[in-house]
Amino acid sequence: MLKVVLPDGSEKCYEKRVSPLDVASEIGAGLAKATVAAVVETTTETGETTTATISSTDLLPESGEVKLRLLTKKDPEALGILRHSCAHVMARAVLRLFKGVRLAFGPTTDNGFYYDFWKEEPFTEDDFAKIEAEMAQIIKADEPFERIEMSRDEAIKLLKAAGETLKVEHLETGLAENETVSFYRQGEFVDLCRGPHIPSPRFIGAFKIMSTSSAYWKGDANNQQLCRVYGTAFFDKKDLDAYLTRLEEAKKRDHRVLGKKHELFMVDPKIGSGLVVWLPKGAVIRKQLENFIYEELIKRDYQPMYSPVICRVELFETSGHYPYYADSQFPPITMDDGDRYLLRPMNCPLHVMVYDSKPRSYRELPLRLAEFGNVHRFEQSGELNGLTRVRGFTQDDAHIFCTEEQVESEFKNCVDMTLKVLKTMGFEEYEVRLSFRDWTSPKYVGDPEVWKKAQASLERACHEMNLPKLEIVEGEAAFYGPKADFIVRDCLGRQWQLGTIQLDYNLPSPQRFNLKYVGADGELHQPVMIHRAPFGSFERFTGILIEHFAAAFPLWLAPEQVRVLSISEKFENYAKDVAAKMKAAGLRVGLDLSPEKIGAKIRVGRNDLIPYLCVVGAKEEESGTVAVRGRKQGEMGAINVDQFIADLKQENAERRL
RNA sequence: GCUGCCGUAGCUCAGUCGGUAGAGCGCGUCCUUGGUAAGGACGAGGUCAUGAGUUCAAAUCUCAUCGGCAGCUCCA
Repeated sequence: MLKVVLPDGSEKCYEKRVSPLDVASEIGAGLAKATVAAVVETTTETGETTTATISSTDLLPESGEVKLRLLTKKDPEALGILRHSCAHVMARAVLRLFKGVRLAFGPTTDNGFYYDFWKEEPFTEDDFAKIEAEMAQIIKADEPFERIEMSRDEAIKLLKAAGETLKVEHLETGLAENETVSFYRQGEFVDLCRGPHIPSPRFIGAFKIMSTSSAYWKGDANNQQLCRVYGTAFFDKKDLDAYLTRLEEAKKRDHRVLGKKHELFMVDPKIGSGLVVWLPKGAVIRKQLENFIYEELIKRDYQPMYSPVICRVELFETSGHYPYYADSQFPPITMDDGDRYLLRPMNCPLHVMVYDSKPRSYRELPLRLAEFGNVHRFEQSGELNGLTRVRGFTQDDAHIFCTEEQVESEFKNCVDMTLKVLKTMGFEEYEVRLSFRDWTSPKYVGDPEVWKKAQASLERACHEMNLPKLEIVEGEAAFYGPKADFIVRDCLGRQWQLGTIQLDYNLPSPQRFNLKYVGADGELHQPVMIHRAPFGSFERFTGILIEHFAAAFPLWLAPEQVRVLSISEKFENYAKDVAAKMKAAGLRVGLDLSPEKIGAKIRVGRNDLIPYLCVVGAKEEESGTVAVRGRKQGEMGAINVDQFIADLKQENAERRL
């Protein structure tokens, strides 16, 4: 006998085997019709609970007790199930339309799903309509999804007969012999699949093939290339429309588009791919960011330093960065006498040299060396992307040399600084990823015991500081130490790492730079090194910032903070006087004396996203005022010039958003 | 780096069947001197990414190269 406990606490008992759909039917025909899938929580005899999402037609256990939650389209998990089923529908359509196609995998993604196929010729956009039409037929026919279980060996036999060589390989290499696997059948289409699925395609209210691309089998660049088709699906047509509208809107925020439109930066192949030129307006933004960070550095007892962007290769041989990363570095320059120089891909060895330039005492620690360090890396051509992935960039870098006991407080200070940065910019959507060691891999350096302690203290610090969306990823640590990354998304939903804090047990080690300090005990000890950059790089950070603000920068960052617009030529002198006064007060002011009507000047000023426009004519000249129009506030009426300047200075100094 | 798509004026884009190039915005000059999202007239501006090939003729068709975009892979 099976006891089913529902979320409201009510219980139902069954003698024969039932599915969630049977339970739903008993509650009501409406619920049965709306049930997409079910979440089942079972408790084993040892007291462990396991939660599984299953199809509504899958059978529940024969006996025992389960907690059952029926999913309808209102539940957040339901959409993923729908999309996974839609991926099957798409794969079925593709198999019907194209000969010689073999199936790989078809999972869901954040915004939809994809399916990878092996296919002789890649898909073209012309194929999209055909596939969509076939999918519509399949959805209309509304045949149920049906689960089939069998042993691994049976499954392999079946898949071999069907010619699904990729799936066979997956089973043969990835699964133990005695395991049971499941298939889902829908009409003539049978696919190896864990499930769950919607009962039948009728739930798919709207779907669309979005794009096509290539992908590697099992994500390995050494493997064969597959043809991937991306699509998305929703329960309701209006959700799809809203999603497509949102995508259109997001494209308008693209920093590459806005950067060009507002003349913030340029990248030109004649200069070199991935090599950014900051145009005057973009340079203003960068300078404000530098000033902001510099203030923070000084507050937090960092010591600024400068070092060359090119230095002897040997330095990077000592650090281990060369030749290990040679394929992503600009190759060394060899001089006539044989000396080789490398454009630096990292700042740390230079900072290490400063640390090591004299004997250090524990009394000097923590030593915090900061530099806006310009580095160059030869990124793969396919990776280059506006400001977010480039070949030359400047990190807001610093290296902290400290004792093991100081690591936790230093780490916290770095987190605090990064949070200050995010808060000042108004970033609310970000994730924190703690990357830890994979204990099975031999690639790491440093004492495992020290790692364990460090990882624990990092995690503790993160919890104490209430970091949101904290994610711990085992095996993602750099080979030299655990790290914490602050990750945000761009307008297209792609994730980018901005701030980073990394512990380093490698560079100070005897195999590398062999760093020491004299402890209170008079003995020599090895310091711990922390790399940290709250922005990451000015380039990437600015790129994300452009999208974050959609180029409508707050006053303190705006390249042109205020613009004076004259009503007509008669007021040119007054306009110039007002502008001069503002400039003298340290504001970045523009002047529009063009022979246009005021409406046109306002329009241009609005389109240029100037925070404040000041209209001046006869009334203003008489009263010593400006007629202000704020980007956010709209018309603000006449304001005394000195008062307005004081207000702006205040807003600027506060870095108000 | 891989796969696919793309490359026409400063920008956004049109250009049919192969017949030597267009619009809007921007820019310049002049007229207009005006009160909160576009006043008017005239004008300049292109080696159609580059190089080969096919053709009487190439922006258009073919190939190669370079670059861009999307995804994959990578990211000290």
